[in-house]
Formats: sequence, structure tokens, C-alpha cells
Amino acid sequence: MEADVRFAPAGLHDAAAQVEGSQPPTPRAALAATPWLNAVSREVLDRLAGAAVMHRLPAGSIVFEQAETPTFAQFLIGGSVELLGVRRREEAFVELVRPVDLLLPAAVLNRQPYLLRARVLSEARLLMVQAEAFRDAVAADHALCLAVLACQATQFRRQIKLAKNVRLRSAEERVGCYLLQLAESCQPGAPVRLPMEKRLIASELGMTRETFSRSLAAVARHGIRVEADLVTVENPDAARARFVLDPLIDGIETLNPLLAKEV
Amino acid sequence: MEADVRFAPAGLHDAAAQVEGSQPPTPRAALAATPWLNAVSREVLDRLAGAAVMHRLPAGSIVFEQAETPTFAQFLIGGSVELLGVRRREEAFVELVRPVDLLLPAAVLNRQPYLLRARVLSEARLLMVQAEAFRDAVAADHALCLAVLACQATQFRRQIKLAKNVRLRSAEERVGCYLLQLAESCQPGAPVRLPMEKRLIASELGMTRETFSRSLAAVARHGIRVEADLVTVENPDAARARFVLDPLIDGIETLNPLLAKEV
DNA sequence: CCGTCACATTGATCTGCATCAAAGCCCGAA
DNA sequence: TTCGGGCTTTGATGCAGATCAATGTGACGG
Repeated sequence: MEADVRFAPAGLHDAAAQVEGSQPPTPRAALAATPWLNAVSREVLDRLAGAAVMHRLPAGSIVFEQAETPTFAQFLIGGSVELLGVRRREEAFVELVRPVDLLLPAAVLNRQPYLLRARVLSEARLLMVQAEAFRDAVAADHALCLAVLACQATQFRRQIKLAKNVRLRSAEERVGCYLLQLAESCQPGAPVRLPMEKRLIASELGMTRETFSRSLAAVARHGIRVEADLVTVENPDAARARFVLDPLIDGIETLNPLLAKEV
Repeated sequence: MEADVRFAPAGLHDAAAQVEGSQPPTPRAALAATPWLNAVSREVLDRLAGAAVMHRLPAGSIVFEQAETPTFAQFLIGGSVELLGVRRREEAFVELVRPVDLLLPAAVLNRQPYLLRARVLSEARLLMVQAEAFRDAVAADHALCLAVLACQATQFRRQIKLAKNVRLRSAEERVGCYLLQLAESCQPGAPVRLPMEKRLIASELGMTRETFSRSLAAVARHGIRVEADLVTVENPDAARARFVLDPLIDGIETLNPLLAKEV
């Protein structure tokens, strides 16, 4: 369980830092601040909070190991965590978890071993609820059950989107679409910063750093220039022509209030 | 929507055929026969059945198209369905669904478009519940909500296992482990039949038929011989040494009664 | 100021798997 | 029986992306 305790590298890019000062320090406050639990009654949240502790983990530390049996339901409140498939010494990146979300709720609910290793990417704040208490609460409270179902459904769809992205697009296309979407999501024309280190983006896009780097060069031929961590879309038309964004792949899976009546 | 209505090819391998005669003809009976709904009250099942129809679809037909918005919650009662990511003309196999299971419940629950195309592989029996009625029932009934949560959690874990299998193992290893597990699951020593056509197994293992075929040859060098659709493990020790089964990849995800107290 | 360290880039090479192409095989229909 | 169509096998070839290796760069600590 001893971890590779390297801290976040450049001090830049630390998404968690933005909200650092305003983070709730108590389990109860963290639960109250979790948007997708807003339909859950105070009593149930109290009960969960009673079986919970907050925990900070520095970058590089292992939250749990593949094949472990869950003893806590882990809510990621701040920072970020990567999930990796492990085989002997090799690791294969599977998913990046951002707050606020549950780490592999399926394993906790089913009382089954984790299929993946979880490692902190940038310093993480975790709310850890005793697994048994969590399962009891889900079994007892309908609103909580619905919330967890929504969470699990969203994670499933994210997983499918990742799979489609990797299987249906080339490395260059993945990079182009990623950058284009990043740029379009802010006001167009203005240069944008990469949200994390390139090696991490490479992981998330399912390729090596080298391939990512080469793809950056290739993508420049289609109107998207990246210098250091600054992205500029020089030729939006060419870029959009070459890199067709697909909401069924690139759209961010948002955790709607589940079963909300249609708008 | 016109489908490529080819029927199951050889008449062999038709998993559905085994139970063909005993299939329940009414929606209500199908729900009653679904093991993971056994904790759901009769009243709720009645309500679901009231908004449901049974449907048969021949091999090759499309159950739903990628990007469609769900109008039904589809229970696969018999036969099998493959889920494919689509981009222009290209298809990428994502998952094989076997009975009894829900087809992409996440899309139905979240009122979001399907991320995948569903196509019938061997003649399918579907129980189709009006989406709205299904959502209402899940929102209203706790036992049903728990059952669907268990179903969704299991599907998630299956997806993770597939991803690990593809990313962490070579084509030859996937084939070897698949065959070895197939053989071990029956009484050892006896030859086993492949449960479906080779092209379908190839899909499920994430490779082309050609690569699968070549892998069969390669695997023979490690004590696993395949002739036509007959698998014989000639040298169990060599096979097990080369193809190390990992329950966190090869173990079949079973749909436990969720939140069951530990045994 | 320089050395270190991690990240990033670039080039050279390797390789697993897909693709393309051509037979062979099996089974049902004519 | 022969024919045709789908599946399978085998071979030849191509390519995307991984791997290996060398160098460049920017940040930090001495």
C-alpha cells in the first residue's frame, strides 16, 4: 500500500486548486454539497455521514488495489483519480474520474472485488463511507437508490463513449476532436489552455505520449495549433471539416437528476 | 430499418433453440420468469406487463438504431443481441447481450439517445415495456429500482472486463484463455463444442475472423486443439501455463441478488 | 549559475493485427 | 448429382501505433 508520493508536477493545471479554499471539511457538508444527492433526505445523509470520514490523498497514492474487496464507498470530492487495469507489472489506463463521483460503485454494491486499481492523479479529497453502511442505506432509501442508479448509468455511458472513441477513430482524429471540442466549449477564437499535462491527455485518449505528440504535429495541418499548453484554432472551417464532433462520442455525460420529467 | 433477414446459419449453435418450446408467451409470464426481478412485487410486475408487449425478431434485424431516443425498455428474454458502435458505414462490436438482460438501460433511464446500434444475432424474444411506464415504475418502486441497479452494475463490470481483456492481452492470449475457460467450465478432459460460430467468437474477443483463425493454429502449439467446432485440451498443464486465467477478466459476471447479505 | 529531473519532442525501428485476395469446405437447394 | 452461398482457412502485404533511443526544454534547488 506504500505509494509513489510524487506531488503534482508544475503547480499549473491543478483543477482542484480552483475550489481549494471553499472545500467542505466535514463529511456531512461534503454530502450536502454533492449535487446528485440533492433529492436524498437529510436523515439519510446524516446516517451516511455518521459512517464516513474525509480523507486527503496526495498525487501518486493508491486509493485501492485491483482485486481488493471494498470496505468503503468512496466519493471523490476534489482532485482526480485514474482507474487502471493491472496485469503483472503492466498498467492499462481505463478511465479518469473527476469530482463529484463514486469510485467503482458496482464493486461496492455487489460485494465483489475491484476490477481496477485507483491511483490519485492530482491531490484527492475523498469521502469514505463504510461499505456496509452504504449498502444498507441504498437498500433502505429509495431516493438514494435512484441517485446511485443515475450515477452508475452515467458511468456506464461514459465507458461506452470511451470505447467508441478508441475503436472508431484513429489517434489523430481523437486528438483533433479532443482539442476542437476543448476550444469550442469556450468562446471561439480565443486560445485555450490544456486542462492537464499532455501525458495525461494521451492516457485519456488511449495512446502513448509519443503518438500524442506526433498527432499534435499532424493536427496542425488542419488548422489546430498547439504551442506548449496553449491551443489555438487557426482555421475553424478546416478543423471542423477534418474532425467531425459526434455528440454520441464527444458529448460530456452529465449526471442529470435521474428520471426527471422531460422539459 | 429494413433488415438483413438471414436466419441462423447452420441450425447448430442456436443457444435459444434449447429452451425454445418452454418460452413464456405473455409479458407477465416473462417478467415472472426473470430471476433478477424475483424481489419485485406482483403488483409492480402487473403494472409493467400492462404496458408491455412481447416481440420476436429474426436474426439480422435491428432492434434499435444508434442515436434513437428510447421508446421502450427492452428485456432480452431469448436469443442474443449484439451492440455495435456505428460511424458512417463502419461498425465496431462493443458487446454481446444474452438473456435475461436489459438492452442499454442507461439510455432509457436517463432519457438519452442510444449510443449503440442493437442487432439481433440469433432470433430474439423481446419484452418491450413502454419507456415512460418503465421509468415511472422504477421511480415509484424501490425493489424494482434495486433490481435495475444490480443489472446496471453488472453490465458495467462486464464492460470493464471486456476492456481489460482487449487492452491487456494479445489476440492469441484472448483466444487461448477463452478456449481454456470454456473447456474447464465443463468436466475436464472431455471435448467441448464452441457455443457459436467462429466469426461471432472473433467479434466477442475483439479481433477479425482471420486473426481468430490464425490464433487457433497458434494455440494448438500450447495444448489446445480445435477441429471444426470441437475443442480438445490435449495438454492441460501447458495450456494453463501459457494462458493464465484471471477471474478479474475471465470470470463471468453474474447478476447476484443485489445487496444480499454476505453468505 | 549550473545540475537535476520530469516532461516533451523527434527520429528509427518493430510488430501485431487488419486488410486484401484466393482457395477450400460444408450444407442445402435444384 | 451439381451448384451456389456463407463460413473458414491460408498466404501476401500494409499500416497504425508501440517501442526504443536520443535530444531538447523548462522548473526548481543547490
